[in-house]
Amino acid sequence: MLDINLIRNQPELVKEGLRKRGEDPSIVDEVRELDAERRKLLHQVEQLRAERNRVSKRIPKIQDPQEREAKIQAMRELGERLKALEARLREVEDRLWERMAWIPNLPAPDVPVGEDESANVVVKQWGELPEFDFTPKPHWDLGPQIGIVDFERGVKMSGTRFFVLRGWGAKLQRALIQWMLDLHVEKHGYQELYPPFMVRERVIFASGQLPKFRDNLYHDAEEDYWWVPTAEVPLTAYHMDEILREEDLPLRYTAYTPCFRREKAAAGRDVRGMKRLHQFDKVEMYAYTTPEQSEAELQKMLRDAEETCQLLGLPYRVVQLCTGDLGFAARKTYDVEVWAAGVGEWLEVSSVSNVGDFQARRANIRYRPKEGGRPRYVHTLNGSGLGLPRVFIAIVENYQQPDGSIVVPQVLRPYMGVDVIPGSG
RNA sequence: GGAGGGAUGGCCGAGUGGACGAAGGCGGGGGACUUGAAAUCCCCUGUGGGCCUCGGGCCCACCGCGGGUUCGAAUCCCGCUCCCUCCGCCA
Repeated sequence: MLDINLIRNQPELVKEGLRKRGEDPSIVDEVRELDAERRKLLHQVEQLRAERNRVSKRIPKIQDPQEREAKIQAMRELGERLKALEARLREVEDRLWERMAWIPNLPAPDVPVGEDESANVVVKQWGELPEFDFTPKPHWDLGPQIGIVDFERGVKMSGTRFFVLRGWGAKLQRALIQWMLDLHVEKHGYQELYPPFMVRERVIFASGQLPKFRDNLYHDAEEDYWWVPTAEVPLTAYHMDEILREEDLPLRYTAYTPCFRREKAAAGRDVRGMKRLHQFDKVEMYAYTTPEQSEAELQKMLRDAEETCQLLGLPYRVVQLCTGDLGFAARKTYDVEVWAAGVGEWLEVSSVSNVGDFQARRANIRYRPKEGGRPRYVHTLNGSGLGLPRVFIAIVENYQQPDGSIVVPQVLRPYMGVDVIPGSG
């Protein structure tokens, strides 16, 4: 949610931000009109209330019964007028907040301007692309061949975009989750949380998934439960409606959750293999900071994501998203993409974003400054650390050998118990 | 699924129609005392919004949420949500 004061006082700035994103800026005028209407009504309502309060306080002290009755009668009439005005005020306010909820965050000033992903900027590349003296197989061939992935039975049970991991495949995924969590906790300073995977609608709204991305979410038809599309959702809501202490910031959390997405917007895309699934696993990093800390925290979180790739020996590049490609809540985002030799593509395994106070407003998360004074909204940041299926793909494809066996990256060996995943069954 | 209890400020906890934005305590800030600290004592300390003759004053809202009754609601009524306890059921 944007600050209504910003929209009121600097509409051109807000419009410019929306234009850079490729959004229609006319919503700004719409909101400003509603806001003006709301303030006008609010003023009238408050004046009537003030009068009612003033007179009502005096009524019990009036001795003369006639005068008393006259005042009561007058207040009765005032009450009627007030009620009508209040109803109109409520209506305008509802419309105002409904509209506000659809406005995305504004891009940070240093985000490259561009229409879509073609304007994203590769800011860094790390590692050598692996070379093969044979043709490396894509995971959708190699996985079933050596019996670590079973797409057919996944589809049998649940349809397209579902899969089954078997044996070493299942263990590789489990090892990755465990190792990543340990890394973030022991080396990067995050605290591990295990949150609910189903949350209330209010929580989904707080992180900015609703109202705009309703189509991408699974939810219970009978009860108010929504399946999390990312751990970012429960990690945002963890401190919902709280006032934190500045001394405790930054607060860093990491969590493993499955993620559930309907992928309606990507219908028909990436249907082969495990690049895009209705259910996938992810380890997430999350931070709450002061406004002053958030840019440095963004850089730290990006380094943490990068280091995760480095330790796995996966070549990657860092892409800064342009204004047109930013997510709804983000003001600045870096994607980390690893090279997958079998499919011959860079695959996004992490997206690290500074959200500013956008989610904090929705979730009502503030902190009390050290020197005292009024609470301020925190800044929040989120980043994948990392998304599992694509890391799985890159490992399987980059570390494959001619006989179909897969060399296990050093850091995972203690978790796997073997150095090589055998090339048969 | 059944029965009951509850939701008040950063936290705990009083308050059953007007003097309650709300006692008391804790926490926080300032001061006195002290060589320093502790203890003790004194003072201050909710959030959001609006107005003004703006380092001060005034107004409005907020006691889970939404309605209602009333001149007037934290307090009465209705609906909802959430939390807790016990029983049952399932593990």
